[in-house]
Amino acid sequence: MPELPEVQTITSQLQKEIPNLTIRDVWSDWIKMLQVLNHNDHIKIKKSQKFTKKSNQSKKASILFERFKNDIVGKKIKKVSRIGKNILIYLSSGHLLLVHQKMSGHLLLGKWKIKNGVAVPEEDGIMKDKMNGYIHLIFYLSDGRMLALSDLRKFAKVVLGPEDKVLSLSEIKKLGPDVLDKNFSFESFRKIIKSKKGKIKQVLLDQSVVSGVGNIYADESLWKAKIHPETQANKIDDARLKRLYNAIRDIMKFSIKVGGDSMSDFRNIYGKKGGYQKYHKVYQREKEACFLCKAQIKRIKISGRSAHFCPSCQKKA
DNA sequence: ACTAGCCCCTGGGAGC
DNA sequence: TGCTCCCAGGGGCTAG
Repeated sequence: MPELPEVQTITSQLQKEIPNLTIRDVWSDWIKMLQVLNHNDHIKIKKSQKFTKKSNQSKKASILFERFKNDIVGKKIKKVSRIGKNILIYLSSGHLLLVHQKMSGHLLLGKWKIKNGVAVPEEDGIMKDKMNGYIHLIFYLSDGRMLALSDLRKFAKVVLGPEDKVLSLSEIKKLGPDVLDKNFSFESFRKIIKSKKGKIKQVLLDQSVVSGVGNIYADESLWKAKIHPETQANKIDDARLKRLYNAIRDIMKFSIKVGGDSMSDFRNIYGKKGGYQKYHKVYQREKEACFLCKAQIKRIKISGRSAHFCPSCQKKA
């Protein structure tokens, strides 16, 4: 699942490939993922377009898609950046396209054609990877290539609107500091974590506390820092906190270097896997031996999410 | 102002 | 072999 390193990988690659290209057309077979914010409307539009009633679905869907298309076709891509786990594609005329890949979504650059309502890759090779075959949105670019979103679980979200409207969405505004931001000091990390009473694992996953950390990197960082995932956040002493701060940042920087984590669905924009899954110490290693002490890695549930840890190295303190 | 729990999805694994 | 059931998992939303 895309967390900060995976989103950063995609962002950097896109920034290299797509600026200055113009979006010529759009195709989608899963309009539910789209949101359009209008210059005149308030943000609440979003709610009425959730298609809770089936009878209204197709009509609303086509209106929404027309608006989406109308607002994006002809726009030129200016730059690509990242906020938290969101990809921001800045367009001409002050428009902004936001993509949150959620669990299984990933953007791909390539060529597809539509056959019987389904997007089929025009080239073999990497596009044969099954995980790249769930295309639900395509942007046709002016150089003949296409930017597509593959998303097995259909959880991804795409928002289009004026820059200020998109950036003032509550889920963007409430994001905590980015864990890789160069201005994000240990002191600010310490202050934030010390103010939280919840279990540290849960606190790290909360994007309004700090942004970028997801399940894999939370587990891996806590192992490296030797902190039990159920430790109450405000009770972690400074020495441990410092280890945690360094662990998160070191692990994420390293993961970016190896192209992100493809344990599950993640692929880069060329459809290729990253390498970080080879370095997991605890994530998805239940019942295997801890690399440090040989104890069996345990898996527990913390607020509905699985947490992997070494019961011997990571004691509650 | 909290937080626990539901919901969105689908491939894959377990059980029969 | 094939069917059914259940589950993961980010994060918004709602009910308590």
